[in-house]
Amino acid sequence: MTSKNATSLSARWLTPSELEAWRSFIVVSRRVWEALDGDLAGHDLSLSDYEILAHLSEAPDRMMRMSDLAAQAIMSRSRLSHRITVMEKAGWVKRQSCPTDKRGSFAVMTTKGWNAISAAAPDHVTSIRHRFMEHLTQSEQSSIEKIFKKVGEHLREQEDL
Amino acid sequence: MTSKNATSLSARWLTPSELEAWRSFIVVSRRVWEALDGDLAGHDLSLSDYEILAHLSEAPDRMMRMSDLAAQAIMSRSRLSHRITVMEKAGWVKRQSCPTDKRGSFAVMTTKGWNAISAAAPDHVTSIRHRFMEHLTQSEQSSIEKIFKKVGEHLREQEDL
DNA sequence: TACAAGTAGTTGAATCTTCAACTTCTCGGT
DNA sequence: ACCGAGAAGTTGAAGATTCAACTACTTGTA
Repeated sequence: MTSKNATSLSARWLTPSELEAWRSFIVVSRRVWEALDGDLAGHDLSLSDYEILAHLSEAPDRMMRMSDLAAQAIMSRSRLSHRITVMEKAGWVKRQSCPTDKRGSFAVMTTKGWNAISAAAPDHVTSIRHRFMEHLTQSEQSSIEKIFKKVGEHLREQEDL
Repeated sequence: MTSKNATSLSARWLTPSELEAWRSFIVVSRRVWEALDGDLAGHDLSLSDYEILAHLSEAPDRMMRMSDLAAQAIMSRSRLSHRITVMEKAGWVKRQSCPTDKRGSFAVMTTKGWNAISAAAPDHVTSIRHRFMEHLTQSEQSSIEKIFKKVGEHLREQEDL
């Protein structure tokens, strides 16, 4: 898609420089995701499963309410529920019902789950460095941190277009 | 996962600042993707289908070899092949065999496909602005462009860990 | 306290993606 | 000219994700 005229009544097209910024961002997002996911495959984990376990591992008692976990791991409640079912079969987590809210349930990391993520973590860190961090100067790193934290906050608060 | 000691024999853990940069990057990547995908749903398109069509629309004669298209749209040949089968049923693209390489085939955008992406494009641009661009100052935008172009090049050339 | 509206979580079906196998063809070397 | 390695593309099955519907429960309000 290319626009003949730079502006239109409804939406202003992206300038060449905006388009470059945008494209490079999504290209990198996708490639980084893909690379990290591939790097984790040796540990029988997808990147999003890793993130579920990582959030659980950092939570008090290594347990979290399903909804909170879904929010932190950025996935739908449905998707998390399906993943937890699979991980439960693998023995990495258990479900536990919530005593104070009978609708609720916890995902609880097992020792086996802890072992699984512990085994994967060093390689994963290497992977993050090699695929991403390593290519950033110190100052680029802090730019990224600053910019993305800001954008992230905006995104968290918007739901509709 | 949190490390007790800052360094280990195998892999150096991420510093708090590196971790922040990394996490904010993937959080934003996922939220942006999700938001754009959702914004496109009204046009019966996923973001990755949009990208397939966008690349085709920019190609000479609006046609591309399957492998080139897969590389540009950052997906596996298999996945592209399946998507093209679906889009072909929707009437947006056709397959055409390559005269010079009998193994090869082209994906060719139809008028209907052009109309579909033309209809979606203005909303999509609004979406990109609203979800991402709008939150960046001019100088942040050029930082992103510079940094991600560089990282992208590194990623393109590495295959293994 | 009773009720309507909303929240937490799960489920099954439809759709999408991955993975490995497979066919067909090209290309470089001999 | 032939052979073997590798490239282009597709396929079907297995696994993952989405979507909408559903149950069960909580909360605010009258």
